[in-house]
Amino acid sequence: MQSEKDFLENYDITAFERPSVTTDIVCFRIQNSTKENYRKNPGKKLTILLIQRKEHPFMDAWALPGGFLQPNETIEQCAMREISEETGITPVSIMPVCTFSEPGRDPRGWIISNAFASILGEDSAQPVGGDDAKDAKWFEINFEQNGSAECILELTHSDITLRSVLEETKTRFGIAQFAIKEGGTLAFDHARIIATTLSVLREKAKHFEYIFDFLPETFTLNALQKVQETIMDIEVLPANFRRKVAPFVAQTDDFTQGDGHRPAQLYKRNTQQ
Amino acid sequence: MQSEKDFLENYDITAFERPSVTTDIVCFRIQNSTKENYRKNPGKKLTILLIQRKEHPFMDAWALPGGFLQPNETIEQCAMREISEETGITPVSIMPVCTFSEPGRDPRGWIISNAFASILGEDSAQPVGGDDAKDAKWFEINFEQNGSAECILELTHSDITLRSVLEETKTRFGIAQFAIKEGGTLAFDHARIIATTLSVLREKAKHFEYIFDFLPETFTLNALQKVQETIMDIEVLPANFRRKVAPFVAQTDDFTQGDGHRPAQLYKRNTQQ
DNA sequence: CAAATAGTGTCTCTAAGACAATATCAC
DNA sequence: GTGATATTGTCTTAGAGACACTATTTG
Repeated sequence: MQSEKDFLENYDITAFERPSVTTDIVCFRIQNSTKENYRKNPGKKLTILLIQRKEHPFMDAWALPGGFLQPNETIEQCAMREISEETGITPVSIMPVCTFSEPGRDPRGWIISNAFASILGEDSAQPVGGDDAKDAKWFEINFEQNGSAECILELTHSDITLRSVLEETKTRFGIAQFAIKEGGTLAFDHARIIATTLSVLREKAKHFEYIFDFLPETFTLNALQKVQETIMDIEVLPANFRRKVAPFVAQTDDFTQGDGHRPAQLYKRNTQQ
Repeated sequence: MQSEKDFLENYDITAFERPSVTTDIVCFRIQNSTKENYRKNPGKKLTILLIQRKEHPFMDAWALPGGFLQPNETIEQCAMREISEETGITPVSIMPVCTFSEPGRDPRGWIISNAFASILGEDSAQPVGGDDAKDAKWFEINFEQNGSAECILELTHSDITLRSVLEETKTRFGIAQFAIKEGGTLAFDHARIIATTLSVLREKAKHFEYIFDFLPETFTLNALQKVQETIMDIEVLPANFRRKVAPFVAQTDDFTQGDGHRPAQLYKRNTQQ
């Protein structure tokens, strides 16, 4: 009878076929648009970070940053490493979304991908291409989930527009699933990954705990409100928002200045409650 | 310049190191305990399905059913196949939970695991050992999350008791993370996987959509209430429960019989709303 | 002063929780 | 009838949404 020690010493892990494992990171950021006039607050847009691929397959196409899992790292560490290598950016936090494992999703072979949503603060640096990336840019998101049937994901950066038509097939356990009807020009199945991740983020953004990471240490309540509104594509009344968010924030003694209107008190995240 | 076609024809996926990928399935079921007296409804217990390992490593230890991902299947299909091969049971539905990828979590080498919660109906068959499993049994769950610090996971089947001490390290994005302080006798890091999965299930069980799968086609409102109460370890008043669940269920014309008390109307899931 | 945002107070409506009361069966 | 669950109704309270109003700054 073989002992466990013997078994492990003779165990050949390469005897079975193994997939390659990647992470793909959907990196979100809230961006200010230019001020319309001196006293109006700037509008906010939800953007995601795409890289332009330097190598085959999908050479020159736009894609999510990501790459292969290496030994001695967790998938979270892999996601952080890849985004930093490919774009020079370090996210405040990353959130696991789900795993995409459909056979045939990658033309290179058997590759399964773990999707992460990562969230960047307002003060994050500009992305630069690097490693496998020829270029890296923020794309403005336009995505309307009409509950069922088909929906359109449009990503825009100045004159570049990436457009995919998706079908929301089902929502299992709070995670919306999409099928790609017209691929558009995004690499791999990344249109699907973006749609699923965005719908998960919209669900999470209901809870304030998950949206502080988009902002700097201190922020105005209006800024916090705009983050939630931008992600979820809704509008709420300031009075009601303040009431709801009150338990999650704490006042500081500082105020904004020079805005052409009444100064706003700066708040910070309330770590109690 | 190499074309994409050439690139793919010459691509060697084995040039990089690859992990093995498994699924582990935390299979939940609500079990009736014996009636105390002829007119009282039976109590309900939340149980999970464990198998006794036939092979090294952790030979003879109790473990979650699961196994290696094969080419040409998704991780969801893998989870369904493994639980059926190892226990002869086919779940009503499975829910992805998260991926465990800490280096060193498996003594056989680089193996990452995708955890699933699967949910069994009341009418499910008895499990049998098969394949890699010497035996398969339902274990009653005792797990109190006290929010922070350490908590104890106790799994019992008649005279077998598996006890692990865990520490709830953090809750990121609604998923509680645990570290194993005293492993107990569960194989691998399965105590962690069970704790995380259970805490996710408890969160999901707030929403009625996710708990119907524990029940047969038609059910009494009391049975539905007990499912939610058993999973979440809470108690609510029947009157309030009925009001809350009303939009999600539809009456049938049938009633229960022979219970020693007033018959209860049978309901079915309301697919609208 | 005008335009814009900051911030407060209050009304209404809905949903949740507590509790009381009635209905109906098997023994 | 008794003991159990089934089912309905109502009171109270907490929170969400709508809206009106005041405060404060810069050009």
